[in-house]
Amino acid sequence: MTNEDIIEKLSLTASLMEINDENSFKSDAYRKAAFNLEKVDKDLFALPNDSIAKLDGVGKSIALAIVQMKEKGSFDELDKLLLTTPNGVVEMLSINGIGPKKIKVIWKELKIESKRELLEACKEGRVAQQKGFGEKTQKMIEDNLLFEQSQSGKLRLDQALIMGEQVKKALLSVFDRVEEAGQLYSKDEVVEELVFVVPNDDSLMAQQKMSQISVLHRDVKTSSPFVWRGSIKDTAVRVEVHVVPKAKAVSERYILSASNAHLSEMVAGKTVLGFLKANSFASETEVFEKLNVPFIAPELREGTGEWALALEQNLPQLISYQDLKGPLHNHSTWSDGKNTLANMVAYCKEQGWQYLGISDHSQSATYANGLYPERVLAQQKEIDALNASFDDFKIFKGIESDILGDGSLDYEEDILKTFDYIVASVHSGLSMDEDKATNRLIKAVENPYTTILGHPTGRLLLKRKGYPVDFHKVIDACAANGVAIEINANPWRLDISWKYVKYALDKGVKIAICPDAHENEGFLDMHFGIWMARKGFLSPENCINCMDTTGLSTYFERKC
DNA sequence: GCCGTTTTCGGCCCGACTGTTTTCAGTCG
Repeated sequence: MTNEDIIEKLSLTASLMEINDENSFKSDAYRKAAFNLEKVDKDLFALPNDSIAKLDGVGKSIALAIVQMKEKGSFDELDKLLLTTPNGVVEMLSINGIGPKKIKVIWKELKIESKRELLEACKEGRVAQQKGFGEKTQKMIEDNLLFEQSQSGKLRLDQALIMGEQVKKALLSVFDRVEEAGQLYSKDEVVEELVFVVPNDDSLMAQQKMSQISVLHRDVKTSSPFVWRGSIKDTAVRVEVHVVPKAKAVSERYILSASNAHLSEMVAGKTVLGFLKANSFASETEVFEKLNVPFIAPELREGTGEWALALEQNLPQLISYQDLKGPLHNHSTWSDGKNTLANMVAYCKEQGWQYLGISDHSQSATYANGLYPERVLAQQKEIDALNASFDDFKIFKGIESDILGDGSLDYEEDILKTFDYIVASVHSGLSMDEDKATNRLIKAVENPYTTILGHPTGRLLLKRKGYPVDFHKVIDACAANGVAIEINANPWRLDISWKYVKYALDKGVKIAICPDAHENEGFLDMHFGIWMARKGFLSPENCINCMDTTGLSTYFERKC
C-alpha cells in the first residue's frame, strides 16, 4: 500500500460518511486528513505508530485507521461503510459533476443502486424531477455516464505500459520471444487494447500454451487459430496476441502498430502495406534500408507527412529524453507540491539537468495554496539565496498563472514583471463553448507577460473531455506573440495533443515539454511528453527546455 | 474527528462556478 492508496481510502471514507448522513464535521476531518497527507513525502507505513498521530489533521482515530491499513489493508470504519453501501452506489463517486450529496438522493430517494439504473433513470427523465436536480444536471449525468461507458477498458499510456509489462511477463513464461505491438509500440496517448506479437511457427502449439496463462481470459467468439483475443482476467482490458511465423514477425508487428494512413502511402510503386506483406525482414532497420529511406520511428508512423519527409531525406532529428536540459512547469511546497525547492534542485541535479523552472500556482488557485503577491516575493527571495549558492545550476522564477474568466492573468503588472517566465493555464470555469474558450486563451496568449501556454484544453484522459478549442486560431496567436506551447507530460493530460504539434512547428511556435510535477518522481513523466513530442515531429532545437541555461535565459529575456 | 485553547468544549470551512433556486447548495480544482 502506498501513501496514495491510504489517502484514497480516507477520501472514500469521507464521501461514504456524507452519503450515509454521518456528522459533516467528521467526514470533513477525514477529507482534511487526506488533503494534508498529500503533502507528506515520507512513506506513512515506515513511520512509527506514535508519530502518525502527530501529523497535521491526523488524530487518534485516523492514526488508528492508518495503523489498521498497515496491518490488514483496510480499517473498521471504512469496512462498516462499505458493508452498508451497495457497490454500485460507491462506484457513482467516479461520475464527474455529482458528489456525495447528490448520490445520496439518487440512492435513497430514487432507490437507484447502480450506474446502469442511473443511466436508465436519466433517459426516462426521473432524475430531473428530484429536488436539487434539473434538466441540465440530468443531461450532464447522462453525458458523463455515456462518456465513461465509451472509455471502458481503455487505458492511459502510463497504465498501459505497466499492464503491458505484466502481460508480456506472463507470455514470456510460456514463449521465448514476445514483442509489444499496436498502440503500446506506437505510444498512443490512450491504449484501447494490449497487442503482442509472438513469433512462432507452430500456431496450434502456441494456442495450447496460451491456455496455460491464468491471468488471461480468452474470448472464444473473437479468437482464431492465429489470433488470441481476450482480456486480463476480471477486467475490461482487452488483449490481443498474434502468433505469426518467425519470418513474418517484423512485418506483422509493423503492420499492427502503424496507422492505416501510414500503411496506405505509396512507396517504391506499391503501398507500404503491400511492400511489408510481400517481403521478409530481419529487423525494422532492414525495412527502411530496402526502401533506401531514413528510419521512421514507431511513434511517427501515423500518416501525417512522415513518408514525404523521409523520401525527401528531410525527416527532422526527433527529440529524445537525453536532449532535455531541465523541467519548467513544476510545483513546490510553496503551493501544492510535496517537495521543497532545495529538495527539487537536488533531484534535478541528480538527473544531470542544468536548471529547474519553478511555477507554483497563482493567487486565484486558493485550493492549491496559490501565491499572493507577498508570498511570490518571499519565494523569489528564497530562490535568489539558493541561486547564489550554486555555481552550475539555476532556478528560473516562474508562476503558473491562472487564466481568469476574461482571459487576463492573475496578478497586476508590478508582480508579473518579477518573473523570468509565466506559464498561463485555465483551471476554473471549464465548461465553455469553443468561441469563449478560444478567445479566453488568445487573450492570455496576447498578454506580453505570457511565456508558455499551459495544458490548453484542460482535458483529463478517459475522465474529462476538456473544453473545445479552435487550435489553429490559438496556435496562430502563439506564433504572432512569441508564446511557446506546453506539451503537459502528465499522462492524465498529454495536452496539447501531439496532433497539433506539427501545425505549431510549421507556424514557428516553440514547444515546452513540461512534467507539471507535484513531487520529484513526477519529473519522470517527461518521458511521456517526449513520446508525444516525437509523434508531432519535434526536434530538440524547437523545444525550449532543450536550451542550455544561457540560451533559455536569453529566450526568456526576449519576452520581458 | 481534529484542533487549540478563551484547555476537556466549541468551532471547524477557500472561493468560483453552475444549476437550481428565489437566496443557496453542491461540486471542483
